[in-house]
Amino acid sequence: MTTQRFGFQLLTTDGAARRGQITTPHGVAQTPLFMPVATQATVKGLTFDEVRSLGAETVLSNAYHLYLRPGVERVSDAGGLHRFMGWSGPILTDSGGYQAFSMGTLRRVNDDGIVFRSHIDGSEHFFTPQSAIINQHGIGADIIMCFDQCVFSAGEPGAVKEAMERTHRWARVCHETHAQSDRAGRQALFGIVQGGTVPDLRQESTQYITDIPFDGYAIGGLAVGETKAEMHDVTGLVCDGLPADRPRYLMGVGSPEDLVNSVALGVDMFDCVLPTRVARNGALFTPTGRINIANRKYAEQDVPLDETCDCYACRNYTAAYLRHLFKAGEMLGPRLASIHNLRFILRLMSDMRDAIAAGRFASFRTDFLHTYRPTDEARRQAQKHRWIEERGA
RNA sequence: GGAGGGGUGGGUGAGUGGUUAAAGCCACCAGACUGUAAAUCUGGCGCCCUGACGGGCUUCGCAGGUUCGAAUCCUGCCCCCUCCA
Repeated sequence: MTTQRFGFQLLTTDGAARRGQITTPHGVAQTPLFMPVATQATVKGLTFDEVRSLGAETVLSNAYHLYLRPGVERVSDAGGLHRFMGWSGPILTDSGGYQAFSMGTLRRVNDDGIVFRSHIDGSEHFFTPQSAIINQHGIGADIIMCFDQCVFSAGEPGAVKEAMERTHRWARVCHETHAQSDRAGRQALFGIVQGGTVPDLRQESTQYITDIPFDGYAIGGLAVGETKAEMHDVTGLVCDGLPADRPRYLMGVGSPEDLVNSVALGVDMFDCVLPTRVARNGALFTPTGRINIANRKYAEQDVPLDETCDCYACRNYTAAYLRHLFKAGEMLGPRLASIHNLRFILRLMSDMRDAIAAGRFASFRTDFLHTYRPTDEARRQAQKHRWIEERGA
């Protein structure tokens, strides 16, 4: 194990797209990168050997969930999260701020922090910006996140502003707490920009957060209900205001089309449960779009789902077999699907890195978006957006 | 031979005079899922017309009957199950 400090190196740019690498005490990772999500210290259904072999260099875990179970002290006593879960590469932990959004009725927010009622046993827990940082110190990830308040991005402007301002105050506390600890050199701390879909707020937030010398900057509060167009616009706006010499992390994104579009705007890091969650429910990514493997039409397809895919599932099994596993409720189905989807995403990231390095990212993006068909829902939204734009113009 | 119970939509199984094209579950057919309270959730599922609202037609073993109206009541028939001989 090295004693390497955190660092980010921008290698090349191609338009707004960036090719770089992050350096951490647990190794180097190439950007743009995608972090598979291991919320409860596991990428659901997979071993970390598998995760690594799929091309993942960094994974994300969640301080809130680990705090509840098995407990920060337990992880710490076990030698830190790397040892506990058996992943020797870089790890990023989310602070638990997102859970304030996703846990709906189980939490109460005030200016000092967030009161959570455990979804496991109903017990109450108070998270503050200080405690969120200290918890993440105990867990020991290479990159830790500020405690922020995520809200429905296109929600009430008043609520969005309030959450943003709270996030700003908390960001200062997080930074101070971290800077004063002995962890500052070993763990990187990222700040998080909020502000919903309101351009003024996003600009204000970008300004505020980048005034604090974080190791990297994240865009939070997106992909939580707003339209794709809004998400894209906000990402671009924020990226324009972020310093070039720090990594940029778009939290919780995303789908193949979102990844390609966001890299085009200058994002370096992503994480998303989508590939694995959707996989467990039978949705698989292919170069021509997302499909539901349980559909009748795959029953007799005795060929791999994606001939161009080098994943274990596509090299060894047919689409008809995958469908069978899902129809039969066999756990190998979700496992193979997770392997496939993660490989698809990680290969996409790798392809994007190559394209940027070769200075042909724009055409790569055009080609990809031309052949990749997102979900019906996403297409409907895109069509509506185009229609509104044409009318407005 | 005697006594009792039962036959409902692809399966299971409610319903015992109208609000029932008929609950629920399963199967089947689709859709969704973006810092994981998710191997979850939603919709459809007799036939025909409709984008939808809605409308029409045919259904509860078979055949008759009672009734304004029946899966539900009556009669006959067919079949199945349990117990006794």
